[in-house]
Amino acid sequence: MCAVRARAICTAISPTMRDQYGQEGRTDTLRKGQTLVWEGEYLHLAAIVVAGVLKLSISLSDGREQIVGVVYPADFIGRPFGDRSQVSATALTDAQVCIFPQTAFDRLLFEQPDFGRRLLEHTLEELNRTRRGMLLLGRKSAPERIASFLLEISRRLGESQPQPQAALDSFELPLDRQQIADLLGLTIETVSRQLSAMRAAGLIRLPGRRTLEILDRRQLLELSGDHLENL
Amino acid sequence: MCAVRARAICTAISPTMRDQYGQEGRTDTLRKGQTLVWEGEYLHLAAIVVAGVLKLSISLSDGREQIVGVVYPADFIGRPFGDRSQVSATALTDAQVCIFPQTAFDRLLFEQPDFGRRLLEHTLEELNRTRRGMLLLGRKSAPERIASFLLEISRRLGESQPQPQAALDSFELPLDRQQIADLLGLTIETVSRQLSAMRAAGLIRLPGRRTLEILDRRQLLELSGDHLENL
DNA sequence: CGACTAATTGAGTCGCTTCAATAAGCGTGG
DNA sequence: CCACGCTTATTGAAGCGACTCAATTAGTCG
Repeated sequence: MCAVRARAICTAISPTMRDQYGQEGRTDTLRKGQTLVWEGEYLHLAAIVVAGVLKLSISLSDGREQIVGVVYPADFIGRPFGDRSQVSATALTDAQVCIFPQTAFDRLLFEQPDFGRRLLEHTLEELNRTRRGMLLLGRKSAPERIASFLLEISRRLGESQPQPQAALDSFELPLDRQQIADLLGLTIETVSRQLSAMRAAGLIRLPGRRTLEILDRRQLLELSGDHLENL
Repeated sequence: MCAVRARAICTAISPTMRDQYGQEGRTDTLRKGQTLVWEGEYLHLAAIVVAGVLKLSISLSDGREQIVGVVYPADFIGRPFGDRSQVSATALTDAQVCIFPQTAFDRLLFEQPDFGRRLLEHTLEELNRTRRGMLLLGRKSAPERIASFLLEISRRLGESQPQPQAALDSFELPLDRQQIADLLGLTIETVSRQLSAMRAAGLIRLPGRRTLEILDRRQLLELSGDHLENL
């Protein structure tokens, strides 16, 4: 039995169908840094993340990279009507994904109306997150970006726990400094300086490279620049 | 007979249904600057743009604004499962929109499977555009942003003509300089300087405030920083 | 413990912004 | 139809936030 089934998009598939399609899927292990889907390539699979965290990224012709999404357990990767993928999907940590061939995926969309609705709902949420990403990148200062990032990741890490819970105050960062920079449209040095400044201000602790603890969530929220009523 | 029906999402509705639902819709005229949907308010309508151009925007607590999408004729505004809207939708030009109550819209989703698929397809395209927006805002320089913007708008204006056609070389900008700045994450002065530089370089002409002519599309493409094989 | 990689910190530069002044469109009314 | 006045855009000069380049420190893993 799959660890994320209760929360993943699979809940929209009838039990009978699920067993039937279960045959076509396989569970795959990804090592940190491994790329599941390449930007520009024809998509021939769809996947549900069982464990670990992945990034979705786009690059420019000279290699600059922007992370356009972070994918957590129970989240979904891929799209129907298998076109060229506009993004790469790469494991930020070792990960387990449940992979289906594109054909099975497209078929599901026609045979299970609930599946389409669930997928639409998921896509609309991802669209909202991406739009907030545009706001962050277009209009927020470096401190605001870091504050927003910490709040977002603490919430999503909490949600994607085996037992979903509220935003975590202490957690391991699945991204290194370069990846945080690629997500926030900054450089590695600016990320580092801002984190140090927040530590100095008593907003966070940094017990290790990848470990982070939020000490003053309220002040992070104010620092983020967002309308407070949104959270 | 509606001017954009042949291209809009309505094509996914059976003729019988279309007439039935047609009763519930109304055509509305928006003046330039008028807001159809407010950020944070509960959504009670869905709309198809018949004529004119709208912006989708999000703001920060101190009023800074980011445009996260531009909506052209035959495009769609709204979402099912009517939640709070995360964006405002405001007319950039005088516009005509075909408006449906949220209830009729949600019903369509259950009664017409093709409608759901079409909506999903539309949402996936919007997601791709928004992700490219993140790339632009996070990693492109001011000249690259302007070049990308000019190419994008010329293509979308062409597509949304009554008779859809290739990218236009000469067109009216539906956005003023401030709105271009809010879309590209720049200031009005930077937008103006970059446009002047491009005019000086012979890439474009600017016969009037709002009129723009592309003289060297190929060079704009190279300036945009994107992978050339993408367009 | 030692070596390698990742992160931090510092100094200087640059691109975009800010603030301020000028110019150009464009609609209006004489 | 042109002149006027208002709005929008352009241009200039100075400032600053984030970047670049370089050196140092701190984790982490064998």
